[in-house]
Amino acid sequence: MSDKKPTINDVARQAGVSKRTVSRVLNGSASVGERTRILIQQVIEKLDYSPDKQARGLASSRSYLLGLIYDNPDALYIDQVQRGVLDICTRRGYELVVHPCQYQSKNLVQESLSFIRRSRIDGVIVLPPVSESRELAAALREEGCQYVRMASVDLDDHANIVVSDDRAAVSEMARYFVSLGHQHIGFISGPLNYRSSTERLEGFRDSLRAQGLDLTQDSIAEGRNSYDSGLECANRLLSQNPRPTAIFANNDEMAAAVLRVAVSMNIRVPEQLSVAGFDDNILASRIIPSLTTIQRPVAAMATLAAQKIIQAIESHGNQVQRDDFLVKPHLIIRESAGPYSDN
Amino acid sequence: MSDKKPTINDVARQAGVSKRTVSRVLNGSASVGERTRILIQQVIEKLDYSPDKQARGLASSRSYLLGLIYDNPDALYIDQVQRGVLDICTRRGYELVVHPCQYQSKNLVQESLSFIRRSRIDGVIVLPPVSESRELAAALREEGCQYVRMASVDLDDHANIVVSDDRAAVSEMARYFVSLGHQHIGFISGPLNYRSSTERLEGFRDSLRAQGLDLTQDSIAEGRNSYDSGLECANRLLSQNPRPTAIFANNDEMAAAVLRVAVSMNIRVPEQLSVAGFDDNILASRIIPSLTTIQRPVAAMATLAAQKIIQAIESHGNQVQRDDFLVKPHLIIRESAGPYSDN
DNA sequence: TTGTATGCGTTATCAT
DNA sequence: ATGATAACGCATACAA
Repeated sequence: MSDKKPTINDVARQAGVSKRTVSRVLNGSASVGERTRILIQQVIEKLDYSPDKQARGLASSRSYLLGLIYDNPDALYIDQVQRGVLDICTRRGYELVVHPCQYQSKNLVQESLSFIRRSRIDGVIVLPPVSESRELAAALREEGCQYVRMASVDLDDHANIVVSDDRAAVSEMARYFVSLGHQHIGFISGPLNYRSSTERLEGFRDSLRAQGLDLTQDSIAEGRNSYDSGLECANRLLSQNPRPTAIFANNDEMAAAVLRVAVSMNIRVPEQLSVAGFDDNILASRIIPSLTTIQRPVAAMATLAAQKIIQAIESHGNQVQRDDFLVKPHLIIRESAGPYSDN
Repeated sequence: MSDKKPTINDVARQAGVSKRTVSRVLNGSASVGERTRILIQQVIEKLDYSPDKQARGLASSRSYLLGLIYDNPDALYIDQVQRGVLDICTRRGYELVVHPCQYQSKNLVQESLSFIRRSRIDGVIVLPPVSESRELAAALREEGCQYVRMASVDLDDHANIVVSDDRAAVSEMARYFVSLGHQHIGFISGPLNYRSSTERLEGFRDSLRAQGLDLTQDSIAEGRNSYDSGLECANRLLSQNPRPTAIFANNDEMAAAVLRVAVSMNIRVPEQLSVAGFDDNILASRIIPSLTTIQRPVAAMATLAAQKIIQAIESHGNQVQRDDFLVKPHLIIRESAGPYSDN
């Protein structure tokens, strides 16, 4: 059963041509006779031949490996990205190598370069918040490694980034809150040294202002995107008098923390307090009350990123598609937000 | 800046030896003079040389790539496994290539082999429920590809498997339920064609029986491990009269569904109904009431699997460690279960 | 203990 | 349009 894996030589021999010609059809060279091309393809099919990536890479100094660099602990997000990327790259002949890292580490750049070099990774997709690192992007460029960043802000050449329009999304949320009648709104932000955090904070604030409402400094609590930090922030916000009638959190984890604190303080949601999050992770639809939130088209972003990076790798410096880089998240309305109605 | 990456030849030249000798120290051969070894290592360090995986693999027909095959949609689980595996394999010079698949697909085996062949994957770690596939394991063995299965049942040579003792864990849960005073207990199982499901069902039932209680056929509902199926099962179980005072679900997703149904039926948890799940996924600690559940030491299982597979790859057929293959999950007590106390 | 020569499966440089 | 042949960077029989 263990027929050795067929090589390009086997194909060449059975087709009665030289391996160079087989190589030509493999790489889609134009200068191959129509009938020989067909013949060779038949032999390839018959032998179930596929070129060896190692040898191919050794000769062409490529690996057919894509890397995924990330730190963000939201597992659902990562899983969706992986599947989205694989959906594209498998059919284009690439594999995906994962590389969790630590955004805050001082060795981030060095560590990432080491990862890329030791396997000759052809290109990497970088997830937030690591994607916000200016240094890493610069190092990648210098290394000659193709990359695509996924982010919430437009901070690179459009060939190298896929961004979700978080500003528009939180703006929609702000309008929704106001439409429900809320005037005193609390905001739990992410770490303010993350661009994604400031972008959402500003977007939300600007939208409120446009509707004649103010997001005062008192109504803003800076979290760390973790559940625990969400508890702290919620406690602070809900201890105020008067307290906000609605709270928007930078992610679902922290929104879930708000729900928890509300329960402990005997505040009914959504009657006495509206809550909303960001991400639409698994928590959002399962928790009780279910969470009104914002959903990014993660899989779409991932496939787009994969397409971009493969295109960049294979176009080898020629012009690439730059228009298609922006996706729009949308509001998911569930149970945790509603009009204030304290009967 | 772009000094070309140094090769084994560069090292050999600067050290004034042949590449064969350099190769020897790279692979830890014993027969190398002490001073030459040291000299060579110094040169390697100085040049920041590391052997090229592609070339190395081409010559030795290995890839230094590990594969991760899975279908299970619990993202948290997958993420934990990835990090656990990487923790080991990166430092041993391997990379991890991910491969989501469809357990139910008729092409599972063929598809997996294709994955392995096209990148010459050295070994794969297979996650449940795919790990239960007898056919896949057989195909892997025949292909000569090393593998380690992660499972809930001991269904392979101990060199090829890491199992969590789910039976012991659910047994502990059953005892806990009984200790709380429950007599009428419901059970929402996973698909009964999964060994993990039957194992947990039997373990739970046996433990109840040992305590003089019966798990009647009426008290068992077969779910599909999904939230929606959990809703259906919970509805059925809770519509019975008298209804169970406690329900154990095969995973947290379905347990969360029970909580949802309880709310809709105005049943208070845990006062009127105790609920428990399995997995301790992110949901479990965030949902209100938080979920009593069972936690598997996933990261530990993953590192163990990684160690086993690398050992198998590098021992090339020699004896390998077989003792260490079993891990013990443990009970996590939270809010969703307690004594019945309908005041 | 060390070195020489060959092969791994491709791509790429030349011819023809 | 097609074909010899040399890289690519390393491991490994086989010598010495």
